[in-house]
Amino acid sequence: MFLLLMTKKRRLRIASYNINGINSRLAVLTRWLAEFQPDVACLQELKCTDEVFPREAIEAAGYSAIWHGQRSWNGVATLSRVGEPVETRRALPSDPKLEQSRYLEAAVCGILVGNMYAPNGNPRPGPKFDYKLEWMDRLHEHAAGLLGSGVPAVLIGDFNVIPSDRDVYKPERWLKDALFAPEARERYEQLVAQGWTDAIRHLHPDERIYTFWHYWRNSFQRDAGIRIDHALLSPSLAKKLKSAGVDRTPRGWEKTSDHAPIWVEVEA
DNA sequence: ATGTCTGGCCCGGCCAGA
Repeated sequence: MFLLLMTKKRRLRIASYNINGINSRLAVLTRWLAEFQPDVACLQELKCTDEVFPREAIEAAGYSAIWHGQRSWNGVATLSRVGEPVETRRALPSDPKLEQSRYLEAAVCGILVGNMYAPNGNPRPGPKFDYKLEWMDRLHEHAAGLLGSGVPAVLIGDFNVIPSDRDVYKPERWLKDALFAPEARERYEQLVAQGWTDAIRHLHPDERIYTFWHYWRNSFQRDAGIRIDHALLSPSLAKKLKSAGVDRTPRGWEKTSDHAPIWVEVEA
């Protein structure tokens, strides 16, 4: 019995949640942390400056955190209840718009966690779409370096890319959208092809899986969604993948985000 | 085509971004 306990491997639950305004969703966030109990939680779209990040509420929930905010838009934070995240970088190398808070990388429990919020890119064509593609090119370069280093790593967050027809309720409605643009989908495909494992799709190859539903026209009730939040695992971490999915529960709450959290469980 | 939210501006509805 003693031996059994000693050799029992524990699981680490790493989640990602585009919270769409951390201060206006604080009740949703703390409820989700309490109910879902992620060990690591990567948040995107904080929409707050560093000064007004709700550190006390996060700590009261049992998490230590690092964050990179920005006025009005973007913003990423990495929360952990399994040791303080050790920050390794707070932007992609050579991001063409460094003032945008879109990437926060940290070591937690021996895993390198890249928390990302890729540009939306609409309207297409235009400068915002150009920036989306440039940003994805920078991500591609950086991700290749991570794989080359051999470190167990996960790239997790809002990629703002619908990878395939299976990931959208009506593909024909999204043909002109930056999230479903061939140029963006190609880049996502090429990124995965470096050797990353799209954890949720890998474990659920045939399911319709969505992570985002518009607020309007009862999209969530009709399940008219898209899959744009992803978790990519490096080969060494993919070997330890046990389960992965989308937690749709908080999407049904009052005053909630338009995204649902995603999660992976790996053997620690 | 529509639709719904948030934050900013600077105090009451608009605008941009998503």
